Amino acid sequence: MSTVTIKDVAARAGVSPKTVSRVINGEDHVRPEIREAVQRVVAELNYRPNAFARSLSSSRSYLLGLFIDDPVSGYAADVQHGALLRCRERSYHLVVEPVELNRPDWKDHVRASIASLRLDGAIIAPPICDAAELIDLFRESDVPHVLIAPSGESPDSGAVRMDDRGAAREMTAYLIGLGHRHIGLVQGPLSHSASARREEGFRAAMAEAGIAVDEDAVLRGDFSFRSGLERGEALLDRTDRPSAVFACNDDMALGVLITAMKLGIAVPQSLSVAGFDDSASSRAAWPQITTIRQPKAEMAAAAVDILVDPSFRKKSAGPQSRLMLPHALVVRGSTGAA
Amino acid sequence: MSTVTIKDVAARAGVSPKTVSRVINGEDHVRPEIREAVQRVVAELNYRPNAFARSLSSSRSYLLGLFIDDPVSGYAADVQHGALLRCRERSYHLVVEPVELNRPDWKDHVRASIASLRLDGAIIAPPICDAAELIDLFRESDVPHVLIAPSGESPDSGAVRMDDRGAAREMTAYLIGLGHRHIGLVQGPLSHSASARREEGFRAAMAEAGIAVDEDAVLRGDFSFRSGLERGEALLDRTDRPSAVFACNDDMALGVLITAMKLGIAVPQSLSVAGFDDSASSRAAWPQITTIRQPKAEMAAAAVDILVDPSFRKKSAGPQSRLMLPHALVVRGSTGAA
DNA sequence: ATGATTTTTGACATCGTTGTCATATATTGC
DNA sequence: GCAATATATGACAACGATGTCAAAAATCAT
Repeated sequence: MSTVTIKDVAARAGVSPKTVSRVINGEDHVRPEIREAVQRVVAELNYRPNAFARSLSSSRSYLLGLFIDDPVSGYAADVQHGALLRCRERSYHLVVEPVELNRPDWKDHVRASIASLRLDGAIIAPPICDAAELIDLFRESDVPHVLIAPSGESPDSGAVRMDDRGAAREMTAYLIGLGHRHIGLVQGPLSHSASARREEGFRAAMAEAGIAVDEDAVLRGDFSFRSGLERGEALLDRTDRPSAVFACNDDMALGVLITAMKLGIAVPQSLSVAGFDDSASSRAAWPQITTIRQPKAEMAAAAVDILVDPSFRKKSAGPQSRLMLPHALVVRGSTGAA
Repeated sequence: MSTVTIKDVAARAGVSPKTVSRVINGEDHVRPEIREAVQRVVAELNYRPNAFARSLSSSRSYLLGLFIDDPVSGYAADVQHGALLRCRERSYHLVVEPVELNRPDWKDHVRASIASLRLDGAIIAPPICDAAELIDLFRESDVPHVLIAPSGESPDSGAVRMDDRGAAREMTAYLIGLGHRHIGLVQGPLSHSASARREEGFRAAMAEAGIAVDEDAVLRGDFSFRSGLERGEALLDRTDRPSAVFACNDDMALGVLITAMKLGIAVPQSLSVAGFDDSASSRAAWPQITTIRQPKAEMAAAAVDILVDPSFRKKSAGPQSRLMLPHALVVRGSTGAA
């Protein structure tokens, strides 16, 4: 099964390679009958354009890079999957590039990808979407890039986000609505800008309800299951424990939930636990965890759309490259009346 | 920051592009002083070869494909990460291609990747590594490929595996050693060939110990947490329940564990639960789950090594392209004396 | 029917690298 | 010191597509 080139197709269809190229790329100025004939030959010969030749010749690589901190996390998997499927629909390919900011050579790796792969665009996932030094690398080399859930605005960058603050506010309001007054918070790590936004939402809802936050019941975790276990123990293993705990992601919420079980605290009867993300961990427990559905795959898909859109590639960052996607409160068994 | 080409380097170093190419690719026949001079210029100009031009010219793409069924699973993430890191070390890139065998157009997608990306090699993850039709696609187009944990041998394919049967046997023997006689098994799905091997190991260990298997306590799951919950309930919510349950992966083991908690069965005092994989779920519970550490990332890394190795690319599938990597029994809190 | 205009088509150069092969230079043996 | 050999180097043509631009064909207006 040797390789079929555009010349083979052209010869067989009795036209020039350039005409075949036009048909392949859906360009104008081809007579319908010729277009059809070429398409028939393409199908017959099962011709696929060589991506490298195409990229070398045009200036497009049909390659998008997904830059991500920890590709093993469930979050990353969802983002990647969303991007992957949309890329396929758009006939793009996705190259996943892990970025470890604590390694001294991370910049080299990123530069190498940019330069040698000639990426058509980059998707930058949290938390590294807030690393200015990283963003600058893309800006310097004029690579269109979209940030997923970044903290701020960046003039040359697209952004796709959800309303972390609003979602956390909703969740907190929901807990308050259930009658809870003493609510603990397990914060996310400072390295993730979403942590701060979620905390803000929490405090806003508490303030709106006129409830003072018990600062002793606000503890910082690092988004890991283990930290949920530990903070959960600190929060629950005492006499004046809160009646509800809001953890800023599901892994930590799961930790809190497991801790409650260890301590013999009935959920949701004696304690409500809420998480954030709607990740697999929120379903990997009993009762299942009430959480916020975060549109991870959708954000990634939207990022692909923005990057592929020719208008974004020219004039940097119009308003259509700043998206806010909707979230949803998912009520499950881990929360109940106070 | 415009693009630096090999000509720029050549001009500045006072040599021909071809010589620069030799230096870049570490070929012989370059005088040490010239080599050094070129390297200096490369560093100065921060030159990176254009991957497309290189691929077009040589016949190598420096691209490996990872073909995977469900890229969202934790298993996939580990495999991908292992492959990714090793690819980077070897200056290769990894393209992840989801393959959904239940979609009618899956073959087209795979063919398109092979043909248009000119992959230097493919890594095929379970369970699709057992899909003969898929393997044939690679064989037909002469793309070197390595299967991860396949069921059988395939003449032209490399393979990296672990001893699923042996590991399951060890785990079962361990449970028997703890004094358990009545052991339940939650099988994996028939679609994964590993399921059968693990079941075999279980039965072998039972037979060796002269214990009859209670066939009513052998239930098939589908590797999902939910199926673990359901099978757990079927297994535990009855008077003659087993004193230990071996689930063929961690997600299901977690389901069994959670079910035990719901039913008020103390683990490990009244019930031992064992899993398989050493995935995140095995640690996302209390007690943590005793399991088999499966060298997922290592298998993927080994697959990359095999594919990149020039000898494999020529003569197909020597013995060094058939690897068996070691596993380990990880004893944690979910198992105890009967 | 004729020239003016528009649409289609193809020749050819080009993208940035590497393979091939001929040539230039260094090394060896005698 | 001079062949004979080995080693270094570069000229040039690929690789397989697309961009540019000029030529050819079709359409239109009169």
